[in-house]
Amino acid sequence: MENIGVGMPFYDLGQTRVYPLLSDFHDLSAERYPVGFMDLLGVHRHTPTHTPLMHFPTTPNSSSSEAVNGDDEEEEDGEEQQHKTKKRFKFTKMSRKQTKKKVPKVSFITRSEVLHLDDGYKWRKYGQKPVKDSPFPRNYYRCTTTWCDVKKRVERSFSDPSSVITTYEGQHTHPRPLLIMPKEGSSPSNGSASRAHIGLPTLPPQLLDYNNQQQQAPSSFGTEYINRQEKGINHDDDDDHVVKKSRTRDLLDGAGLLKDHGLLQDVVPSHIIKEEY
DNA sequence: CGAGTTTGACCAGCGC
DNA sequence: GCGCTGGTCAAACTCG
Repeated sequence: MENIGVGMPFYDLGQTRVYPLLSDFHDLSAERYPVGFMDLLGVHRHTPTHTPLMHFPTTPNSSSSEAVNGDDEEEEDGEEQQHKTKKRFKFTKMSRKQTKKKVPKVSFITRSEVLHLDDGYKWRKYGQKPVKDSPFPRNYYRCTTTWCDVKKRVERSFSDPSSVITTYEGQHTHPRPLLIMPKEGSSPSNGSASRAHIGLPTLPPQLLDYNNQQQQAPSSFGTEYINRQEKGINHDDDDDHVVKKSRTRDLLDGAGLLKDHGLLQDVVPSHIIKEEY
């Protein structure tokens, strides 16, 4: 499913390459999602094909069989168990509702050795699931900040094990935790953007260069959307139009959006555009 | 000892 | 309606 297609633009970060992932934009999210980074890349949203429907041998009955077969273990703490279950159920229901609602999602592929990229936020792993037909499991992370409900899925691409597929879900409601921490010689300048900058230790200069170029001398794929917009392509009124519109706004708002809420800002934050080095 | 990870179990949604 | 799958929870465990 990962379309690291031919001619697909990517950021060459040395060991890490960041590709936009075309296949994981969900309809509901597409409307709202501030895709500054994607837009800069000139990547178009596609309807989701979602993860490949494959069959992974461990899934079917590893967990469920025990539960279904019972194995007489439910007898032990019947009440306690029930209580737990109830509690969990309630909680689950609520959280599910929340997550199923309008949660902006964005996915991209990163060519990287490491699975979990350092994006400046603190993540806590809360789950891991085997991916069908893939030897690599999918990991689920959640922002450790208590009031922040941003989630992140990370999985290694089966077709290209050197690629990591990262999916962000939600928006951070807080500044980067690492901002607080003084970074290698970087003087804490005053602007918020520059603070964000501090929080991104792994950001490669290529990205900065690229974005500078985007702002100064637009390149082919980066400006494609602008071109489309100027050509009035987004004046239809189908659903896609909504997406286009929001994208337009995103792009026009550009740094503004990224400044505060961008999802991919988590990885490629606003300071890229602001070139604060 | 607190924070983070692992892992088995569970539920909801979706496709058949 | 049923089974499969993805996503999440939370107890147990590990690590610093």
